Amino acid sequence: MKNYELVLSWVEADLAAGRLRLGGRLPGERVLAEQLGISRPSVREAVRVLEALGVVRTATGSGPEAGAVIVAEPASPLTALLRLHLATNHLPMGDIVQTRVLLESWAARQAAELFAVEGAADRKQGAGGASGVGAGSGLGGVGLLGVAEGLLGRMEDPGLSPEEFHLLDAEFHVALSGVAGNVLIAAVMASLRSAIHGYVMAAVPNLSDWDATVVGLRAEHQAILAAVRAGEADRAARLVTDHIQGFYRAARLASPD
Amino acid sequence: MKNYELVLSWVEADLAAGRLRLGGRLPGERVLAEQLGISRPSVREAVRVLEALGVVRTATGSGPEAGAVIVAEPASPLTALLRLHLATNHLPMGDIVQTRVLLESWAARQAAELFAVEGAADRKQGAGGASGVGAGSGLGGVGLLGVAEGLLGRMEDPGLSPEEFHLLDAEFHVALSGVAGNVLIAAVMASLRSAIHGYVMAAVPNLSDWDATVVGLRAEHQAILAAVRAGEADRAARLVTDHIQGFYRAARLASPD
DNA sequence: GGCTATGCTGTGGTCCGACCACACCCCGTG
DNA sequence: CACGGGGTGTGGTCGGACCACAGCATAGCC
Repeated sequence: MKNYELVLSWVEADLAAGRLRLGGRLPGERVLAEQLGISRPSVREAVRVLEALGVVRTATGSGPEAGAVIVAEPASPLTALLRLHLATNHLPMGDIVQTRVLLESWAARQAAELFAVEGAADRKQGAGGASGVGAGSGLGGVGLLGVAEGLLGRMEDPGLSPEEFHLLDAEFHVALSGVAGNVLIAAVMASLRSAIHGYVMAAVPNLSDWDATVVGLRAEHQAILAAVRAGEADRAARLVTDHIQGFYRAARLASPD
Repeated sequence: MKNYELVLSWVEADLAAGRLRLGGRLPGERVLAEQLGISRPSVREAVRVLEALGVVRTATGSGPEAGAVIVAEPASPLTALLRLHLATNHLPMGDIVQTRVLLESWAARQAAELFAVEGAADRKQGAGGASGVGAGSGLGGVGLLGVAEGLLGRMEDPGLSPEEFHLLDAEFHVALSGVAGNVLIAAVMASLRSAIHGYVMAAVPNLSDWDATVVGLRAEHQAILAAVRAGEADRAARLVTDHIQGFYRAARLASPD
C-alpha cells in the first residue's frame, strides 16, 4: 500500500469512529507525518486527495479557519469528476441529459407530493414539517421552494446576459432538486449543472432566437413551480422532462431519447 | 491559483483538445514540472488528484503500462467519494437506498423496453443492435444480460458465504444497470454498491434467517431477469423496487420511503 | 488605563536534491 | 542464435529548507 493511502484510511477510520467530526481539524501535516511514520510530502498528497474529494478544506495562516478543516462538500468533487470525464469524450452528453431528466423529474414528483401531503393535512408546523416522508428528509425541505421562486424573479430581468441567465437557471434547478430532500441526488444534480455549464454556454449560438428561448424558459419554469406547489406530481414531472429535453434539442447539444 | 491546479487545468485542456487521449500517457513528472515551471512535488500532487478522480493510472517501471496512463474509471473515485462522505455521517443511508431504487428501477425499465423493441422487430444483428434507442447506447447493451444470467447461476451455489453471495448480487445489479446503456448511471450504480458493501455486510446479522433470505433473493432476481427479457417494463421496474426496499427493510439498514 | 503596533508562532505552499524499487530493453556473451 | 545482466527511465519516498499568511500576545505609546 502506498504511503498516502495510509493517511486516507487513517482519516476514514477516524471519521467513521467519530474521532474526527465535521468542522474539526486534521492534525498538522508535520504532526501527522511523524505520527504515521511517513514523510510530509506523502501526507500532503493524501490531503490533496481529500481536498479533491470534498472532505477537507485547507487554508494557510492560523485561527479556527486555518489548517485542514473537515467539511462535507460532495458537489465540487463530483463536478470535477464529471468535467474531466466529459473531457475524455467517454461520457456522452446524451447520457448526462438522460440522467438529468431522470433525477429532476423524480425530484419534481417528490416535491409535489410533499406539497400535496402538506396541503391536505395542513400540518405546517416549523420544525420537522416534512419529517418521515422522504428518506433523508432532514435537509432540503420545502423552504427551498421559496429560494427557487426568488430565483425566478431575478430571471425576469430583461438585461441578463445568456451566461447570467443560465447561472440563475442552474440554481433554480438545483434548488428544486433540493426540495425532495435527498442530499445525494441534490449533490449529483448540482455537479451535473456545473460540469456542463461550459458546454451549454458554447452551444448558445446554436439557438435560433435567444430572446424567444428565454421567454419560453421563463414560462416553463413558472409552470413547473406552480405544478409542484399545487401538488400535481405527474404534471410536474412531465413539465420538467419536456423542459430539459426541449432545451437540449433546441441547443443541439444532444438528442435525448 | 495553486500550482497543482495549474497541472489539472493543463491536463483538462489537453484532454478536451484531443492532445491527450485515452490510453495515452502523461509526460513524465520531471518533464511536466519543468514544462510548467513548477516543482515535481506540485506535479505529483496533481497526478495524485487525477488518480483519485479515475483519470490516470500510475505504475512504476517502464514499458507501455508504466507511467501515468490516461484511463476513464469514474466508478472507483465515486466509490471513494461515497465511502468518505458516508463516514462523515452526512450522507444518510436512506438517501442512498432511495437513489438505488430510482436508478435501478429506471434501468430495469429501459432494459425491458430495449428487449421489447428488439423482440418485436427481431432486428438482432450483431453490431449496433441497439443503436439509436438509448442516449448513450454504444456501450453496455443487451449482451450484459447474459453476464447477469451467468451471475445468477453462480449464486445458486448453496456453499456461498454471505459475503460471496453479496458480491455476486452486487455484480448482478450493476450488470443489469449496464444494460440500459447509460455510462453515467451505470458508474453511479457500481460505486453505490461498492461504497455500501461494508455496511451491508455489517448488517447481515440483523437478518432473522439468512438461508431463507437467500432463497427469496434468488427468486426475485430470476423474476426481474424474466421480466426484462420479456420486455415487461413496468413489471421489471416494480420488481426491482420491491427487491431493493425489501432487503434494506429486512436488514434494518434504512427505512426507505 | 486603554489602544496600537510589532514581532512571535504555527499553519499550509513550494521547492530542491537525493535515493530507492521497479520493469523494460539492449547489448554483450556463450 | 539463445540467454543473461546491466543500462535507463519511470514513479515512490524522503529530509530539509524557505516562503506567505493569519492570529495572538506582548511591549510600547498616547
